[in-house]
Amino acid sequence: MTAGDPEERQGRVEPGLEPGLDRAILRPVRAHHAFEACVEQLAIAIRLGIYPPGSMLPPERDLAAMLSVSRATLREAITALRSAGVVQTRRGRGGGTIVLDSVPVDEKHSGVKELAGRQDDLRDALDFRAIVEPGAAGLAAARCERDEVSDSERRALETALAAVEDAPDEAIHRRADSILHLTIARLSGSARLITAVTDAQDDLHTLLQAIPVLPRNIRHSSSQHRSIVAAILAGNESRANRVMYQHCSDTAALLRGLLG
Amino acid sequence: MTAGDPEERQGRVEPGLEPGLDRAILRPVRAHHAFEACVEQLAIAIRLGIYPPGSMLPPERDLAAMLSVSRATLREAITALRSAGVVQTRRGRGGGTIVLDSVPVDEKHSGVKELAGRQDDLRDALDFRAIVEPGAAGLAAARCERDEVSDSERRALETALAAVEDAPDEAIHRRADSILHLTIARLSGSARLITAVTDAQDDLHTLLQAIPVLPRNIRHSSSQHRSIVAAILAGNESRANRVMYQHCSDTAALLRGLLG
DNA sequence: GGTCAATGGTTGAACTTCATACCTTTAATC
DNA sequence: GATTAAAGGTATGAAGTTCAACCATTGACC
Repeated sequence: MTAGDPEERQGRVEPGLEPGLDRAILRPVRAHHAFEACVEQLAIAIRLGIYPPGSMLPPERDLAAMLSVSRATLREAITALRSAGVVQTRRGRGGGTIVLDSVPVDEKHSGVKELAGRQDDLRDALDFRAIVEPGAAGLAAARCERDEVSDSERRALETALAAVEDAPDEAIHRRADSILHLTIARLSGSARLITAVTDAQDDLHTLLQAIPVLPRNIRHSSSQHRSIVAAILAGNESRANRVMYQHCSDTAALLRGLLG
Repeated sequence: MTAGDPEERQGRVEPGLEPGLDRAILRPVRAHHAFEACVEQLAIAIRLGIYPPGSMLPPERDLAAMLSVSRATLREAITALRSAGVVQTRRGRGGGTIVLDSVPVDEKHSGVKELAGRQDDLRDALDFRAIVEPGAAGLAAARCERDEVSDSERRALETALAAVEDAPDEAIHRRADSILHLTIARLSGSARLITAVTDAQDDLHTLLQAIPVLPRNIRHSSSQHRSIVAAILAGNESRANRVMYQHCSDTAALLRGLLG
């Protein structure tokens, strides 16, 4: 059956025309246990500032539903976060799980050492980001152009931009930056892009933790943010795309040095 | 903590500056049972031509490892495929699971009706594809330019292109087309892009099943394929990107009509 | 023709996850 | 201050998943 295979053996036939494609395409159906995956997602949401220090996670029953796990499993995850010192829990009405202020940075986990085993993966992450984020910005602009963006969405974008500019310290700045990018992804209206940008931002976070961010870089970045938001709100798709690409490229250039 | 919230209540605080962002970002940790997810992945691999009719799946032990599930779970999946008439299994040395020729098209599942509940999702899929596939083509070209592409990879690309042109019927053409796109994704060297393109191709498959493909469209598509492959092999990143974008846009325009 | 090795088939115990129901605590609320 | 509702805490059995052996079949190989 395989095209032009001369030996008519009846047995195994190489998959298709592309031997090995299956190894590239089939992916683990379950990387972790459910509760580990929950820990990971919550940790990401906290790192990216979706649940900033001082805020409360949704009630366990709601969170479990959002993550499509049972409450028992979610509670295992929260227990893990609690014993890692990331959150605290209070019972009773008005209680809940609160995100602690000083997310323990785990000194061991900061710095370049952490990046060791992931160099190729993180290079990939930077490439991927430079594809999906400009795509998201472009789509968002296109939706603005077609007037599919509500006023509240527009305001959310401006608020997110302002939050980045007003950030008083590096940690808050980093979170506000992520939120801005995620808000843009949300404006794109694409669930797939939101997922892709979330993943990209988390990888970016990993990399940025390894270096101190210079004021000069922040200024450069802020000016690009303003251009991007302006292009989106003006409905200028190609410009939004182009400036976001530049923004991602600049960051990537800065970071690629870390990866040898 | 919430920006400008006047009431200093100690209780729940809205997540961050972006209420509702969490609902957009947290995703189900497990959509299906493990064995269902296996069925799905295998079905996709078969649909996309990674395991074409007449070919054999890898031994159960290998497949289980690739999908990171136990053999017991994988066997449940294969049993499901078998009773759906998609594959057949022979025991003993040289035995294994073979993909049957006539993948039963499930008449109920073809046609426009199937698309009913997924219109927004499939529109999203087309948008997403028009972002990631050009990105993959561009990266592949860049890798060629930097001479990071082996001869065997170059040949694989040419073979995949030839297979599309030589396809004797619609079903084979469709599979060869998917393989070509996946081969390009593989040449990009990015695991994330391979995943993204695989997903996009499967969604595309869903849509294309609903309409008959006209010879005119095939010719148009083939000429674009040639341009794309040429641009990649020549290491012309921006051209590869641009032509692939055009290719995706043209297909999308054709299909968007189906989605109201 | 006999042996062997590669393949699918089977079993059962340990662990994880789920679904459900119910308990306890505590702040709102009246 | 009593009531109530909203949260976290606990318990239990069913279902799903894993793991590790072992069995059965059959073509490949000598």
